Amino acid sequence: MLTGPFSHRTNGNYIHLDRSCAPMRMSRYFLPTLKENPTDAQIVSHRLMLRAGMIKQASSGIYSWLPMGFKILRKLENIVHEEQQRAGHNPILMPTLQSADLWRESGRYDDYGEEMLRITDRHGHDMLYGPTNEEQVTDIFRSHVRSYKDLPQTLYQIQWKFRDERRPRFGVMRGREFFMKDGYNFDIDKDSALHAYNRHLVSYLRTYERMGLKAIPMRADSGPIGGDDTHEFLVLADTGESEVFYDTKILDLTLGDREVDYDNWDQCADIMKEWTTPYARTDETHDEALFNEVPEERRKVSRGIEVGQIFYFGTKYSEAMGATVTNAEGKDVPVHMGSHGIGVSRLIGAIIEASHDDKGIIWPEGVTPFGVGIVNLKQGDDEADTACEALYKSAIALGLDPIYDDRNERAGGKFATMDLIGMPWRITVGPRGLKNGVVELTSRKTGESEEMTPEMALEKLTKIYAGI
RNA sequence: CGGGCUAUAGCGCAGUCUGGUAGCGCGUUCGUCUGGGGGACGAGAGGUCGUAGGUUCGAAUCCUGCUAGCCCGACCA
Repeated sequence: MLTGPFSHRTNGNYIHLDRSCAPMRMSRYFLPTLKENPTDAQIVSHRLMLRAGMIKQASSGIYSWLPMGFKILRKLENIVHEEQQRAGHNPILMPTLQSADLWRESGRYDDYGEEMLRITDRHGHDMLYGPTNEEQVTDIFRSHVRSYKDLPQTLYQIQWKFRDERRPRFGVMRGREFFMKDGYNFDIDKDSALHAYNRHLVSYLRTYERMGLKAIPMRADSGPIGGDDTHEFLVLADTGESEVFYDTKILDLTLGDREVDYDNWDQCADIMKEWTTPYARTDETHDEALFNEVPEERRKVSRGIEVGQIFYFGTKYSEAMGATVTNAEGKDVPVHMGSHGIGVSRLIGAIIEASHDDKGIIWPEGVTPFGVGIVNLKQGDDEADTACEALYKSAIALGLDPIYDDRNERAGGKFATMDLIGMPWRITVGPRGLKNGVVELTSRKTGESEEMTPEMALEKLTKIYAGI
């Protein structure tokens, strides 16, 4: 029952990955916050992740995830799982270490270059730490699927990847080891594969929206494949690595609560059209003449963080690796494929870049590690302690996933910590209010406080989270 | 991979130019006072100065090699 405020979203296929999601007393929580900015961290999300005790750098571009960082990572992972499964995609888990032989089949073992971390095992076999998984998933597919009747099919995983970047930077935004959802569709022909492409676009829009992010699909560089068959999802932020050009009209679009039938080709195509009609491109594909057709007051140039990408690449891997099915005419044909990625660990950085102030992080309610922070202003005072304990227990029972600051700290320190770690809501309990039977409910975003009874505060929070 | 920079206490820094046995702030421990936005006072713990070698009576400081990390650029979820 206590799976957190978002359990109502779960469907039959929901995978429980939320063992790290548990309410917590601050006195027992491993939350090593820092008052000062570490020098190595240059951008705000990296600084705040270190200051909020979410991560610890292990080596360049490689991080350990401490309890709160880990909890958010799991939360994002859950959202991605839920939305993928809602779209009818199958979760799998492939190993991080792959055999070089598969990559020799596709020809990418030699093409990939220095970014691929190559390892030799004790038998002298060439292995690699996977930077992506087209070969591995194609091998799984070809081993088991023979008939067009088993199509369409989409397999995805959320797994660690490694790319030996020349220059890791910006904390988890551009690490060498990163946590990523990668999905692969297998279809009988191009039309069906393009529906898979549209279906992914819709599921991604929904995923980002749940995370409180405005991620804009932008036509991206399709490389050697050509055509319109790849889009990147960009979150606008000054610290973004890509320059982006867009029609501000696209910012008004939301998917909202509309019912989506992921098997409905027309509906997915319509949504795809809705989001890709307003001009939105990265510098890779930017077309100045086309951009100038947008009314001047709606033309905007800024920077963005890439948090996902979808591709259609046809039969590139299926032909190279012999992934064929028998079609209705009894003929063996290579399957049409696409791949789709969401940078889960990078998303945490992107969310912070998009949502913070000078006091710290401001978590959107959809991803916050805890639903509410309870601050006891006078630890050790019988009345305050009793009220806080009761509030904490009620909040747990309501699935609000609270964090209770029961440390023997001064009020200022407790407030500063709650602000730094980004609790979207705070309930402040002190002797002054308790005399009148009230506590204070404060919004992190607006800073506005309201006095009310503890019951009313919990009721209000329950309503807020029910709408997420 | 080209260019720049850094390495001294858990974190942020000073000391290096001009060699003489290591200091400040935050944090941390103990005590007292305090108690609605990182409080005050007092007492303490904590560093063989990234690493290996060299010069010297003596090296955090001068010289050489190595390692690690950060920033700008080119490349990428």
